[in-house]
Amino acid sequence: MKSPQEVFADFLADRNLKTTPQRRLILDTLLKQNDHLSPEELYAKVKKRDKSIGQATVYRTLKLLNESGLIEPLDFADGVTRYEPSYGEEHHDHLICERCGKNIEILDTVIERRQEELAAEHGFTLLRHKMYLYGMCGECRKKKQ
Amino acid sequence: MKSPQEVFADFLADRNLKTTPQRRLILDTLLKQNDHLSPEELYAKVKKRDKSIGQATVYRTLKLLNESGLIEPLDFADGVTRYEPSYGEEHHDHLICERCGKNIEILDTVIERRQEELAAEHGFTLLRHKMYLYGMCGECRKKKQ
DNA sequence: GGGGAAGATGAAAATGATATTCAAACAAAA
DNA sequence: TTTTGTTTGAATATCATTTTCATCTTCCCC
Repeated sequence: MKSPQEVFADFLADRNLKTTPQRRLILDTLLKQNDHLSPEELYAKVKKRDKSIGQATVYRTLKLLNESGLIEPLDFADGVTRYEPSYGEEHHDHLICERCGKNIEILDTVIERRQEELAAEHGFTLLRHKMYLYGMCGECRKKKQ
Repeated sequence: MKSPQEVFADFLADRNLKTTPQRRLILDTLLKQNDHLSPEELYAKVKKRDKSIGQATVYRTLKLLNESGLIEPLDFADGVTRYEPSYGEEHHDHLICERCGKNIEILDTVIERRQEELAAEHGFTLLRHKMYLYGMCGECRKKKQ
């Protein structure tokens, strides 16, 4: 299996785009993290390694990384789009505590299968899906009282 | 069961907020629709009935209607938040054609049950969820070739 | 290994959705 | 009715993201 760096380089070459130090740095920074970073947070991290980098480059590169399939946008309903590395990772959904923000990755084959079936029943070809479960985790429930 | 208008009036009274003609007009306009309106679209419709209404009032009222449980925000990944009336409606999810925008409401008890189970397995109390299936509808698939 | 065209970059300005400010108008409780 | 706190519309601000533009860089060909 190709490394994410290779995948990205190939993707760029395919489109006659260029591999630059900035693009490499942004990808590397993303891969080092297993958090779900917002563009703002990523920009801060990247800036520590290269003082001269610009926000626009971060946004531009995130767009490319998304198109190349290396990362995926997440929507935790907090106003910013976050991203997570997705290359070589199994697909999963998210279970989010609305109180403390805790975030658990979940995967359920029963649900995945039913999604396919549902789409097919309506004549759709399923391309992707988003599922977010919002609730309150055990700890927060205890703290609440 | 109380009418949406009553629910809204009670909600406002509870919070020491006021029932105004603008708020009534916005709610009525929303209820007449069974489309998924963006604030912009709603503003246009409302403006036809009351030339003097402002955008800000539409945004402010949508926020209140959401808090009162009468409407629900939807995320079709097209950059705008859309809303649908949800009072007295059974919960459902959405199956969206990424090509033509067609939007089918779906409900599946197998999935709903598994969601509850999954949350419980992680010690969570499930409060709500979002599930969007994105794909291509039969018609668009044919057109494509 | 340099020359040049196509792309990429950073800074600043533009955009687009949504939120806030403010002075004037209004709803509702007394 | 008077009063008080709320709401309104218009304009302005905000916030995330995108675009513009002049300058720099990559990479392909000789």
